[in-house]
Amino acid sequence: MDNKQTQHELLKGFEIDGFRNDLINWFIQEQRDLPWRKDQDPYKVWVSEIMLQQTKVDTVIPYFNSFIEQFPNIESLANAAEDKVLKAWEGLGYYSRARNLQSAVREVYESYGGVVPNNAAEISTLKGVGPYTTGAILSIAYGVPEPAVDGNVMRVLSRVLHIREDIAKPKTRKLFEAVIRDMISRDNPSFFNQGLMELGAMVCTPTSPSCMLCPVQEHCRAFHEGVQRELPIKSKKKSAKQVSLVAGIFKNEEGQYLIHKRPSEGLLANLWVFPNFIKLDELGTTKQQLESLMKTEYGLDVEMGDYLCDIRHVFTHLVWDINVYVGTFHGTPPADRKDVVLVTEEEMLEYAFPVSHQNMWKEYKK
DNA sequence: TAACCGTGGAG
DNA sequence: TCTCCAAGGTT
Repeated sequence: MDNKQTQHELLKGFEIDGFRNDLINWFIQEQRDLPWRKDQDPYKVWVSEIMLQQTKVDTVIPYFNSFIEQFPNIESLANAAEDKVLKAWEGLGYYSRARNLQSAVREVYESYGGVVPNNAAEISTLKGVGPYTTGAILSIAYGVPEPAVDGNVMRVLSRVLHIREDIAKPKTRKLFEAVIRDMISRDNPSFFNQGLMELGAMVCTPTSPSCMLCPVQEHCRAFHEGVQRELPIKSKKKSAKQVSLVAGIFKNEEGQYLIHKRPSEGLLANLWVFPNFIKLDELGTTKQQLESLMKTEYGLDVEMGDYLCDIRHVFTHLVWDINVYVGTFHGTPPADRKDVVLVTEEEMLEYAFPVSHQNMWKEYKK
């Protein structure tokens, strides 16, 4: 609980000035040329930080470029249709990030005159902006000396300062924030924060850190003690639970396919999918279940066709095993079902699908 | 606090 | 194939 005392102990005898200078000078020399580093536009910094949450740089780059091209500023994103935003996010995962980002951008547009707030009190109230993102935007876009503690920072500092707290525990982040508040450069908080993250990504990597290339090697307690591979301490998460699903790609006489919009909260919220249901053993064969559920759920008579394929969709905390069938349907779904549409192959391109359903379609088109 | 929320790549 | 990971946030 007493972080103040703990962090004071941790920094006793540590050469903060030397560490800070070596880190920042290394970052100036070695930083990667990334699209969101071309300027410090707070909006672009914000978009990049949201995309980078739990996502690798190489994955983000093409999404960032395309997103900024479509929504170059606060106003354009605030006025965009949510479906367009989700389509731009398609395949990137954690889709609530996209919906929260647009919601927060709309608030900035309406309540802050389109200017991203430059203080923690206001910016941290925005949807999808937590402690890390608050610090990242403030330090990178506005030069405010606020900690930005992510996984990289906790790993790097666990090693440099030989901290053995479990970084998987939420409470541990606060200790690192307290440490950073004592360490961060007042002259260049942006490069200090980015330097820690860049070092974590490029040198002080999780499994085999390149200590011989490290600009802060001489400051690193773990290196001196030869324990860098034991750090950081991180407890393991529970394994994912498995769920069996059945899904169908159904086409009518006019070449239209039936797709369904998922609910606005929870897993894959507001994304579009082919009809799919949790499999229940007591309801007969998979094929029979699908036929009967299409009647129950959509009021549609279907003719079942062939088995198509199995698709496995692995989430962080869940695994879907999906048996996919093809079939035909007749008639139209109830008019009040706004979450169900009939689309041609051409029109389908405008809808955002999760990767598993994109893969179903690819199999279907083979 | 711990569970929930995606995806693709590395080892 | 399996586990872990990656610039976290929300509930």
